[in-house]
Amino acid sequence: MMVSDAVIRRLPTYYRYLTMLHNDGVLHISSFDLGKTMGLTPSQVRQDINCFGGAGRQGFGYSVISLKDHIAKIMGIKNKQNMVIIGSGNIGSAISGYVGFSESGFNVSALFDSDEKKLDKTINGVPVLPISELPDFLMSNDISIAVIACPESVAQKMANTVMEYGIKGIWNFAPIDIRTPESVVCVNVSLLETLQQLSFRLNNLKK
Amino acid sequence: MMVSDAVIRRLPTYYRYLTMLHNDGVLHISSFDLGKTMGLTPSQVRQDINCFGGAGRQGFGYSVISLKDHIAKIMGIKNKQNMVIIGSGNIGSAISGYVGFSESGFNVSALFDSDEKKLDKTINGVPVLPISELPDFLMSNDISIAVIACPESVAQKMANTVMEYGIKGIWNFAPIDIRTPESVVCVNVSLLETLQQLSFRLNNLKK
DNA sequence: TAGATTGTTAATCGATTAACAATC
DNA sequence: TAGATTGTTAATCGATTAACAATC
Repeated sequence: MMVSDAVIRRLPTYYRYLTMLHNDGVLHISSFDLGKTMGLTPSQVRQDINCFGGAGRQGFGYSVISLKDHIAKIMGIKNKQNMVIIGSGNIGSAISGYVGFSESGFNVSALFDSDEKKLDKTINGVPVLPISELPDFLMSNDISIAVIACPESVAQKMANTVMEYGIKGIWNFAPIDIRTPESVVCVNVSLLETLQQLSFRLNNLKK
Repeated sequence: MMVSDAVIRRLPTYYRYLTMLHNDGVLHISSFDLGKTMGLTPSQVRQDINCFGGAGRQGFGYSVISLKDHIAKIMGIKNKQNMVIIGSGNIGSAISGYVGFSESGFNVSALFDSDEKKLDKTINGVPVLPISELPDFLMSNDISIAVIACPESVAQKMANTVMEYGIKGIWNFAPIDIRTPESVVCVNVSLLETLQQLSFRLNNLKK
C-alpha cells in the first residue's frame, strides 16, 4: 500500500471536500458525484481511495463521515501537533495567526527571532522568543513541526539546528530547497515560484 | 511547443538556480551539472529546456545568462507586473511586504479591505483602500494580477468582481478552489493543504 | 431480485529516462 | 581531429482512465 506523491497531494483536497459535504449534511456519496465535485474522474476517485485504504459499499457509495475520519487519521490531524516558527517577519507572523490551522489540530507554540527588538512581545497571542532559547524549547516541549520563515541566508542552518534537536517535519517558506536526510520530511512552499508559474501561464494564455 | 504542467512547475526553479549560478560567476553549465545541482537527470533537463525553447551548444553546454534570460522572458518577469491584494489580514499583509517579489518584477499597487477600521493607513508602504473603490482602481490602473487573501466566504465573489474588470490572473490564498473560465489563469495556493501533506508524510514515515 | 456502484484488472496516456547520432 | 555534450528518437515507467466482474 504505497501512496504515491500524486495521491498525497490530493489527500487534503479530499478531506476539504468531505468536510464540506459533511457540514452540508450529506451522508454518503458515489465516486461519480465526488469526482464531479472535485473535478476528477470516478475511476481516479476509486483508485485513490483504495490506495490509501478507504472503503465504500457496492451499490451505495462511500460514507462521508467515515471516509473523512479515515483521511484525518492517516494524515494524523486528529492528535494535536505543535509547531515552532523560526522567524517573526511577515510570513512567520502571518502563519502564527492563520485561523485554519487550529481547526485542523495544528498549534503554534512559539515564534523565534534573532532580532532583539522583536522579542518580549506576542504576535497573535504567540510569544516571540530569542533564537538562543530554541534548543531548550525543543527539548522541553512536544514539538513535531518547525516552520522556516527566516531569511534565506540562515534557512539551512536553522533547519539543521531543529533537526539536531529531533524535529522530523520541516515546513519551509524560505526561497531555497532545504536539504534533509530521508528520515526528515520537508515541504518547500515557494510563494514566489507559484507566482512565477501564474505569470508564465498568463504570459502564454493567448498563444 | 506545448509546455506541460510538470515543466511549468519546474520553470521557476530553473530560474532560481540559474540566477544563483549567474551570481556565482558561472558562465555555462552542462545538463549533467545543472541536473546534479537541482536533483534532476541530465535527460530531463535537456527535454525540459528544449520543450520551452531554450538552446545549448553541443560539446559545450548551456549559457547560464542566456538560458536565465530566456526563462525570464517566457515567464514575463522582465516587464513589471502590478498586483492588487484583496484582504489586508495576516496573509494579505505578509504578501504586501514580501521582499522577493519586487526583485522579480512584481509590484503591489494596493490592498483592499471591507473593514473600515483597517482603511486610511498603509501596510509595508502599500495603501489600504475600501473595497468599494476596487472597480475604479482596476479601471484606472494597469493591474494584471489579483491576490485573493480574504475570507473564504467572499473569495469567489471577489474573484468574480476582479474578472469582471478584466483581471486575467488570480493568485488565490483562500481555502477554496476558485472557479475561473478558460480565459483566466488561477493558481490556488493552499497553505493548510501543504501543511497537511507534510503531516501525512510525517505520520507515515516509520511505516 | 434488479439496480447501482464498488474494487480491481487491463488499456491508455503522458512523463521520465535511456540511447545515440549530430555537431560544436 | 577528438572529446564533450546537445537535440531528438526510442524505451520505460508510472499515473490515469476504461472496463467489468463482484456484491451490497
